[in-house]
Amino acid sequence: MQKPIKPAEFVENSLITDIISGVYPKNSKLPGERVLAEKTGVTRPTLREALQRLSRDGWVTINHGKSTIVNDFWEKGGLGILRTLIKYIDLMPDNLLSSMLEFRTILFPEIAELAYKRKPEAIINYLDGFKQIDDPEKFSEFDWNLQLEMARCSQNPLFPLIVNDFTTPFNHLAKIYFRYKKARDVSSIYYKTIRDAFTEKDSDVKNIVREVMINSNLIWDELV
Amino acid sequence: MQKPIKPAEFVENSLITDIISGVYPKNSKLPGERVLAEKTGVTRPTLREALQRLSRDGWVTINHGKSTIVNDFWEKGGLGILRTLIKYIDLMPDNLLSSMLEFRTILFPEIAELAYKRKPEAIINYLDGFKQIDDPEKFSEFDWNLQLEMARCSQNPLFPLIVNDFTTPFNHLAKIYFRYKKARDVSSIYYKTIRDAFTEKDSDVKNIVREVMINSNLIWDELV
DNA sequence: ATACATCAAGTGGTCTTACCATGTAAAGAA
DNA sequence: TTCTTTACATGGTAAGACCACTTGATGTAT
Repeated sequence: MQKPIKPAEFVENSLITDIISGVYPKNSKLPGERVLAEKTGVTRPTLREALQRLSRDGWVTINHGKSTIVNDFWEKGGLGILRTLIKYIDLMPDNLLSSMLEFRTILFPEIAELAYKRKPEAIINYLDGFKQIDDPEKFSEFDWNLQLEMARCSQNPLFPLIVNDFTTPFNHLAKIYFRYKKARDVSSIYYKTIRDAFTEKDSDVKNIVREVMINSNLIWDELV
Repeated sequence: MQKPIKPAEFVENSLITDIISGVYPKNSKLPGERVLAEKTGVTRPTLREALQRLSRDGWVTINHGKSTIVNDFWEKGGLGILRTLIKYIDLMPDNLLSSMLEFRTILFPEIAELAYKRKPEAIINYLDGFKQIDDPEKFSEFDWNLQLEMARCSQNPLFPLIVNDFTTPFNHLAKIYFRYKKARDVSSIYYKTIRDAFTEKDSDVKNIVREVMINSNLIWDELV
C-alpha cells in the first residue's frame, strides 16, 4: 500500500532533484523562501524544515539575511549525502559505483584487520550463525551486518559512523548484487574463509578481505 | 563582539548537551514537542527545525505519531556527527582523539597514493606554493587544504566527502597541534619530502605519508 | 474469556498569519 | 567622493489552529 507522499518529503525530493539536474546550479542562489514555497506548493515553514535538513547534509548553505546558496555537494557535502545520492543514481556520474567499490576495497580490509586484532571472538560468533540463505534480501542483511559488526569490533568508534553512512547506499546495491547466485556463493565461501582466519594466529586478514572485495568488484563488472 | 545566541542554536546545543550527558538517555523517548519547547524556552516551530537537523545527523529518530527517540549516536550516527561531537570533546570518551588519529593514519596514506597515481601535478603545484608560515591558524589551513586537495586528486568522489566531514574536527585539533613549533617544523619537512616523492616514479607515497602520520601521533602524545 | 471495534489522548505534521533580525543596494546628505 | 539613511529583500521566530498517525483503554459481540 503506497502511502501518500507528505509535503515535507515531496519538497525535499523536489529540491534535490532540481539541484542535481541543474535547475538550481551549484554555487547559485536559491529563490527566497517565500517564492520557493509558492513554486513548490508547500508552505514556508514546511519548506524551511526541508531546507534545514538539506543544509545539514551539505546541499545548501543558509545565512541569515542572504539568499540560500546551493552547494557543489561533491565539494561541500559529507559522507551522509550518499544516502540521498543513491536514490538518484541514474543522474549520478558513471563512476559513482566504481568509486564506492574502490572505497570499500580500501577501507574494509583495514576494518577487518582491526577487528581481528581487537575482538575476533565476536566476529567468529557472528559467522557461526551463518546459514545458507537464498533470499537476496536476507543475504544482503547478513552481509551488511557482518560489516557493521566488524566496524564495531575495530574498537575505533569512527568506523561504525562511516559504515552507518554507507548502510543505505550499500543496502541498495547489495539487493541487486545478491540476486545473482554466483555472488551469494562467493560470499558464502568467504564467510567460511574469514571465519577460519579469525580463529588462527597470524592470519593475513587484510589481504583475504581485500581479495574478496576485488573479486566482488569483478562480479559487479559482470552485472552492469 | 559576541553575537547573541539565537533560539535555534541555543535549543540545538541544549538538546545535544542533554543527550550526551544522559538527561535524555540513549534509546529513550524525548518529551513531546510541546513539552520540550516549553522546557527549552523556544517555540515549537523553532524546536522542530532543530529536531529536523538533529535527526539528519543521526541524533534522534522522528516518526509521525510516536515519541521522538534518542539514538545511540555512536550506533546510529554518521561521520558528520563528528563536527558536533568535537565541540563536546570534554564529554567524549578518552579514546576519541586517538581514534581520530588512528583513522587518519589508515586513510590518508591511501588517499595520497591515489592522488600520486592519478593527478600528481596538482599536488606538486600546491606544495610549490608552500612558504614557511609561523601563524598556527594559517599553517593549519595550509595543511588541511593539502588533505583536501589530495582527496580531490584521488579522483574518487567519496574521499572529499569524508575529508569534508573531518574538516571541522581536524581544524579544531590542528589549531592546538600547530601551536607547537616542533609540529610545524616536522610538517614543513614533510611537505618537501612528499613534494619530491610526487615528482618521482615509483615513490612509496603510501608509506611516507603513513610514517608522517605515525610521527605526528607521537607529537600528539607529547601534547596531551 | 477472548477478539474486535471504537474512542480519546498523546504524538508529530502542516498551515496561516504576523512580526523580528540581518544583509545589501540605492538614494540622500555632507 | 564618502558617509549615512532608507527601503526592500532575505532568513528567523512566534502564536495559534487544525490535520494525521499511534497507542492504550473501553465497550461490544461471540
